[in-house]
Amino acid sequence: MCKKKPFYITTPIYYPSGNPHIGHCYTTVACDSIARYRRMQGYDVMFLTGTDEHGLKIEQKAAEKGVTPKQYVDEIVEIFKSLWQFMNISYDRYIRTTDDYHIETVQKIFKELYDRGYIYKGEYKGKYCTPCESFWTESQLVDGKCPECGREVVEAKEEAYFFKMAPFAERIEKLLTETDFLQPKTRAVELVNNFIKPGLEDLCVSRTSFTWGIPVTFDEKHVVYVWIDALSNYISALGYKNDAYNDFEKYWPADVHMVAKDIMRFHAIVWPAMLMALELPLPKHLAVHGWITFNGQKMSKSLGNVVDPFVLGKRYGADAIRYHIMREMALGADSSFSNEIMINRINSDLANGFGNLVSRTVAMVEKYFGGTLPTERESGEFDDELITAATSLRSSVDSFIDKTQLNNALAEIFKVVSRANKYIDETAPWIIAKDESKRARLASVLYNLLETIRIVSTLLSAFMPTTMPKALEQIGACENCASYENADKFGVLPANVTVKKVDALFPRIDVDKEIEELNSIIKNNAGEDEETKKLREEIEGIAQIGIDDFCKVDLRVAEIKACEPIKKAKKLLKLTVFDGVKERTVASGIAKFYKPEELVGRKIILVSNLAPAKLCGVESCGMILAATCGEDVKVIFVDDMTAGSKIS
RNA sequence: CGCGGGAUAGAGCAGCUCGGUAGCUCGUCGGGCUCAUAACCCGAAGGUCGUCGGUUCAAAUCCGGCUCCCGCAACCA
Repeated sequence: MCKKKPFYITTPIYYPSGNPHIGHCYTTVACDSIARYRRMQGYDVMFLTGTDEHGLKIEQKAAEKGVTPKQYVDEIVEIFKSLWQFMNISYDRYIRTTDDYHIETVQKIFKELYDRGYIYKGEYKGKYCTPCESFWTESQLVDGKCPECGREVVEAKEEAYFFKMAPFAERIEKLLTETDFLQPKTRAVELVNNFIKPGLEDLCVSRTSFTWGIPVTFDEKHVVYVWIDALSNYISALGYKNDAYNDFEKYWPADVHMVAKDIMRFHAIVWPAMLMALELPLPKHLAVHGWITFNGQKMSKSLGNVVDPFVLGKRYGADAIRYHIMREMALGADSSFSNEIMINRINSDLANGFGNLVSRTVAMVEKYFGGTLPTERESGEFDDELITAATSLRSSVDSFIDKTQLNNALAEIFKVVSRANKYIDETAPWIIAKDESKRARLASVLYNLLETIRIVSTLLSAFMPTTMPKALEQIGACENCASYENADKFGVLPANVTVKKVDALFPRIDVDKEIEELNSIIKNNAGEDEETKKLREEIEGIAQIGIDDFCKVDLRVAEIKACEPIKKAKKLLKLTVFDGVKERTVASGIAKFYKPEELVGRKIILVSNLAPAKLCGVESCGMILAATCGEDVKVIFVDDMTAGSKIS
């Protein structure tokens, strides 16, 4: 008896601080399709997904709602799971970082790393942005606020444990540059230059500032901070250092970790380092994909409704959404998403291409033969070309799956769909049908088409698991006929196959009408237009201050005496301004919007008592006021005032 | 001179490793067909391959300069 080869694939574990959106679907659907394809190929697949449920942000969100963190995440996890059910995600295991066995594993790993001398106690100082769960150094802050989300940061200094990264730098560099670990490999250079060459910094792996996390066993005021907690899921889920499962030997190392580019760094550097420290084998591949951009912009919460996968799936079917996501997805690059692109893709590939092919073929079998083909055959022109295209398809799809290039795999499949549609025109069955003496030829043509559909549907069933069985049923394929084994063979369907026409597999969508309706859904959901909503949320989100707080800020009119770009900076201009008493230097991030010469002689509003800071080597004393209008930035000019005037 | 990636038909992309008639998908226009989900098939229009220069018999492809875009990093006081 030969044992099936194991295949282990993972999605990241998602952070349930809000509802899942199309971006989560992206990674998960891709993994699901690979998992299904591998199962079909006969691998013993372990497909893991889950949620990363600890951290301050969850703790706070729960407090806002007046529930415990666990209650809070339980609720959202249910939504994630129902989305996966809805999208037909065939995960084998769902890990939650709040699961007991995971906690046990993390604690043991932490202790082991400590015992091995890779974790040491130190002190963390910096500014912390709660929503982003990120520490920032002073120099990273923007206007004293989080450079990522623009919100307030808090001063934080705490005792913390650190994980030593330096011992692994060299091995990681080799892993990235000399192996095919990273897909696409082009990103390796970026990682090496930005993080490894400058010297890897030790990683902060514990926190005392919140409690919603896994306690450090030997130092109880600490909880394990995100990385060791989250990344360990890939092995704790297999039963590493716990008794819940016993699959570690079988499935580790993972065949594919699929992640989006924002967490590539942690999977490409931190995770290998952790595994090296534990002396465990490294995963075989890290597949990094881009983000879904919406109408060319990065996805934002205010657009969330539009790309709510539930809404789209209900309208067009989960399979159509799955198809679109994977067809557009390329490793490396971002892929744009818009309702229009999606609908056009569904129409042209699924409705016009595949769906219509099945429809017309089955209709002809019914029309000319009452649904059951006679067994006489007569081969003819064009047959060979179609048969070759169909039977060679499996191996080309295989090779793209091996490279995690689902978009290309689908492109190959749809080439064959096109070829089949063309074959119908070439052979013109409706003309053959008029000649009673050519019944055998007609039967052959239709049989060839059914066989092609069989192969295509079989290979597509990993990608569109709901619809393909329906297609196979229509062409009278039994379960065995529709196996991977048979997907490179021709002549598998019984010669006297019986078809059954049912409803359209992928109904054609009226583009204009749908776009209009989707837009009205957005409007109804929003109740106000997106920009207003965003603005309102932003303004409401700002804490009130008292008059005495405001009085701390000293605003003065100042005249720009000189202005020049700062060499090392892209965005900064160095301004020399006269504040009524003396001249001082101010750096301002307006280089993109103003030329130095058009500023000289003008008067602006200066925050005069701002503490000096050094920017790109320039000492900046103060700050000038400017409004941000969308992408544009406009300095506020007060040319008819006298320099030195106080503004209040 | 921080690190990388990119600029190819209206849109989105391939081709560049290993120089030799510029290709795909969608869209547009024209034709064909009537089995089919107003679907399908064929054809056409549309590109000085960002720019300038170099190597070469020959450059989208190799080399160098420049411009603009996008990531990451940094610095939008």
